[in-house]
Amino acid sequence: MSLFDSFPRESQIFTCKEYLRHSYTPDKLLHREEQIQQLAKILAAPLRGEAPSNVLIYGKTGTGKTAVARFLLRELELARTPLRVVGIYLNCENTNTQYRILAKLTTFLLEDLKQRIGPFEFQTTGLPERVPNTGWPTDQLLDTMVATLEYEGKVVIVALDEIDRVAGGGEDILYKLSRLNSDLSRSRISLIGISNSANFLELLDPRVKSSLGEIQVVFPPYNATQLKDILEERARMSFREGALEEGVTALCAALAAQEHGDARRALDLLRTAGEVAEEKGCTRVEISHVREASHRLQRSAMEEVLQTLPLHQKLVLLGIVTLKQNGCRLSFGEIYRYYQRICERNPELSAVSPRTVKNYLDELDMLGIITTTVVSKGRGGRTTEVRDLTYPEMRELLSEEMSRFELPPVVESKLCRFLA
DNA sequence: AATCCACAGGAAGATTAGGATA
DNA sequence: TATCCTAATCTTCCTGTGGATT
Repeated sequence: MSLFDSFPRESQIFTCKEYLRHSYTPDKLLHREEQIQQLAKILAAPLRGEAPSNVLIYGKTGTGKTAVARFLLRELELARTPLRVVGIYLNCENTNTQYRILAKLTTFLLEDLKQRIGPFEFQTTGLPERVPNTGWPTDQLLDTMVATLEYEGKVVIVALDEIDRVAGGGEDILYKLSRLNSDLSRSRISLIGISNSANFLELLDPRVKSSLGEIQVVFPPYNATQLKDILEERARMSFREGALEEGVTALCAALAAQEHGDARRALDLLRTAGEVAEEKGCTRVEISHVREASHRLQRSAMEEVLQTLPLHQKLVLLGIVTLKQNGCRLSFGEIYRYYQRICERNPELSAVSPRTVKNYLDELDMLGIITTTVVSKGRGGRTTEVRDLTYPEMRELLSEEMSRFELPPVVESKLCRFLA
């Protein structure tokens, strides 16, 4: 009897969880037909030998931008065309400098060429085996790229995801890449820029704006009905028949629709709900499991956000959750004075200025961790009040993490303020 | 209407951290 | 490794403000 025998071999819930991950690109993208048509029309141009236009895609997270881009690249590669199409998808989140992007693209093209013509002929091209991760001037990279492209005529379509993450706004790279076509005679290069922020285009240099922003395709958020369709489609592939209680997908869709129609969130919810059901040894995913899943996801999202906050911002937040115990509203002054006392009690801390704490509060508000409003109390002055904590359990999360700090007692009441 | 509280929130200079460069 | 550069963060200083009180 092995330890592993005690675990069930087969899931009672899932048939294949893979289809619920966001990395999976489905064969059929629901409710994005219009966008697909628009994009396909544009991308088809270079196949006929026409000058390619560049496209900018934007929309919030989980609106299908990446999935559609990947889908189109895949379809294009399969299309029967006079010139071979090579689709390259690159996420700029980690590859976020001009050099790194160019290096990745060039490496990809070199590998592709080597595969096509075989290592022996590749030797004769005089092209480098690989490009170094650092060290070359950008021009040399571009030259290598052009030479690689020209060796064998092809249409290259480059999708740059999260393009707004590129240092310096990514304009240089876009400009350089789009200018590349003038050096190419046998090949063509076409760009798809993918961005989360709608104002990305506004931040661009005018010359890039005109070349990249020729055509823009906007991905609106999904509504609850659309999300439900998408979920049901995926659920069919990934859950056992009858493993979902009535209304489970609808609830996941509704919850995700509240959060700006994010399909990723919806899929996460459904998957986590399935995992919850599995853990509990149930054979069906119930509504309560979705609630639990939603709760878990919220908690882990909150944990993630908390981790990224600077120490003093967390201290301010710790102060807020401590003072907030009795449920009252807190003024900026109260928060700041308590924060100062925390710093006095812990010699290794020295308090930041009130202005900075104000910025912290604004940011916490923006992150949706607290809600603040500016109120005026006449002679009592004008102040920012912290009204609510959006996630009450944050208290435990925080105090657990911040236990190394000694907290001063909460004595600052209305009475104390009178005396002061 | 004038006053005044307790800040709001903008501008600009100072500090710091992290990364590039020699 | 030391030094330099840059972008992000923080501080200092400032003027502005809603509305109960005078």
